[in-house]
Amino acid sequence: MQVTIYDIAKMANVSASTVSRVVNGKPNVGAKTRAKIMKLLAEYNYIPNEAARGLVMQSSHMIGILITDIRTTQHTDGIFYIEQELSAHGYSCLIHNTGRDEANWVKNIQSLSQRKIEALVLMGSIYQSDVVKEALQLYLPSIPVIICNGYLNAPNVYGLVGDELNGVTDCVKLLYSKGKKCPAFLMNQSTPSNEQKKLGFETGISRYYPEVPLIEYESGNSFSDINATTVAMLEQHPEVDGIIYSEDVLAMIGLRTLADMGKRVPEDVAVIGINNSDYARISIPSLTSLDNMLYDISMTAARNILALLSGQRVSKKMLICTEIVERQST
Amino acid sequence: MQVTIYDIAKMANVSASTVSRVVNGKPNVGAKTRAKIMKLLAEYNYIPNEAARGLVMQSSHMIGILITDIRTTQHTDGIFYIEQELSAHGYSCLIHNTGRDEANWVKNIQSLSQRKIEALVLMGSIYQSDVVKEALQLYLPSIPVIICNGYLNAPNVYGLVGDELNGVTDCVKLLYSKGKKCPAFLMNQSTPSNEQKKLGFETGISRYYPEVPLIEYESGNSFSDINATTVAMLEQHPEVDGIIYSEDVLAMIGLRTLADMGKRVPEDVAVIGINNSDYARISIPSLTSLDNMLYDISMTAARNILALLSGQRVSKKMLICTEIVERQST
DNA sequence: CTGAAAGCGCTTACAG
DNA sequence: CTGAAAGCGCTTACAG
Repeated sequence: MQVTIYDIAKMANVSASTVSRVVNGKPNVGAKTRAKIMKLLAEYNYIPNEAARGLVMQSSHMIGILITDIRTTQHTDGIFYIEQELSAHGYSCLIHNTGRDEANWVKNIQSLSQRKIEALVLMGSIYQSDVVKEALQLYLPSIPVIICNGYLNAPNVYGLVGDELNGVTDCVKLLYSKGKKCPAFLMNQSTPSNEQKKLGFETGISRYYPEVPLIEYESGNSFSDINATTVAMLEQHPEVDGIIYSEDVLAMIGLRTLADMGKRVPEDVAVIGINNSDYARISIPSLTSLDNMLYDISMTAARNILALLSGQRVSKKMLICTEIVERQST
Repeated sequence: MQVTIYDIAKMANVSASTVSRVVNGKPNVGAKTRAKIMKLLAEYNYIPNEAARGLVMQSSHMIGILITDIRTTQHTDGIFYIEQELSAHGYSCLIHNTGRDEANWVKNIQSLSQRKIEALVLMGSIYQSDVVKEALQLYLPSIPVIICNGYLNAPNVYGLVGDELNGVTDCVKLLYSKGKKCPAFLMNQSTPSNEQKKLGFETGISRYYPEVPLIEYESGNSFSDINATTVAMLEQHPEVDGIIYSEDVLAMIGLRTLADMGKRVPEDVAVIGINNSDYARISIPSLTSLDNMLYDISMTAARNILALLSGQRVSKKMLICTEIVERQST
């Protein structure tokens, strides 16, 4: 079916070795021989088989990316930069949606191991788990692994995390400086990243609102969940006048809910999101958001992979500063 | 470095053939032999090398996905469903961001051809181009290719398109039924899909507003572009009281712009988006949007690939009906 | 400058 | 039930 190096060799009356040399632009081929082979190569649209090449070269030129759900914007941005950078260096990306079920993560790590990926990127703090650590040890013990917004203590794992803890503490401080009396925190599912944010909130409260009790809620990911949780929070704590949501998307749904409840933002209730996504700027009112530097994290991840792949040293763990982008909602 | 079938064979005092049979769960292996090998396999965390396997089996179990920019939500949704469905059947997805430069598309098609992908998915009508057609003919003439929201007349290409033309005509009709006097159309870059929408708009105008001139604008993709174009449109045509944007994201930026201009939506200006994305529901006011059934298209694409891969017949071109979801902005 | 041979890790008839 | 051999498409010392 496909044209191989042998087919070309036969037509050119040379050996496969010679064709291989031409295909790979190696020296030690006579000028006319080379020309003849080049012509044939072009004529038959010869394309080398990467699997065969990878087998002998012991390199797949593929890297794996694991993400729970590719539809989550924040991580998509990261994947974009990583794919961009790596494909420019001849790598292809195998991107797997793993979902939130740990058993499935192991399967995905195995599957990527079968394909002999040369590096692995884990998008999101959620992968900061013992199950992953163990699976990596078993199936990918020797390739570089990078976690975006997380960390795992293993010899071949490199972590890049945004300083969300201090960032959220600063958000509380911002509410304080705006004269708010009672801030609350609402997050979706518990991930290491969200726990950091929560800790940051608690630190902020104890620092700026020592007399105010902790008001913390957790909700699912759906529109209706977030909406309902926001309503419940304000019914149980009508004194709340500032809400920090664990992600911009939640905050935007919160804005929607507040509007439906007739609350003015930021006068009655100030709102802060996290991620500083594109939508923060578009929303009405525009959304004050903690930029957790996912962009920087991804760029750095891409660079680090390339560095590791070429044998250079890279920090095992990097903490990247976050910063608040103020807009209309505070 | 890695454990091979030969290593296991040596330890078990059997041949590689036998190990292979055990690995693949094939019959004709003695019970104790099988048990012994199984034990070894588990003990050494043996994982077969897919490249080697693929080489002899002539199958990579990989499919390729081309997308201009993985950050565009509409297509991310599609990729999610496709990856989901295919990975459940043992396939991995090579996802490449191609950008909007045609020369780069050819490179990506070549690169996927090298990896012997077994099917290709093109996300977006933008790939409905002669350059792609030619590249496919040269480098991937025999594997199934599916275009989401587009079509190409070639033997191995299958198209799935939403009926955006009639959908947009219906949007014009909706504005008419709401008593609007002067609808306008604003799109970002010209793609086959956007041209269909434009045509639909023109059909709608000629049908419901025979006396109103065509007001059509084109803008870039950036926030500021869309904002500026909306402002320009309303300055040049203050009579506009309904705007159909070619995508929800544009419409949301439009809402933002209108709010800044002090226009009430929908009283002064009604707004309609296209895609019926999650954000249409969240935005304030919530956005009326034409659902172009990208979800259905992706689901169908995934199913069709699987069908084609198992040798079944699939329609060359399918048109899927679109429908308007009315919300507050009209 | 060129080719024969071995080998990458695997599978599958074919013998026994 | 088991193994030797050939082959998937390629690369790379090693001879010449």
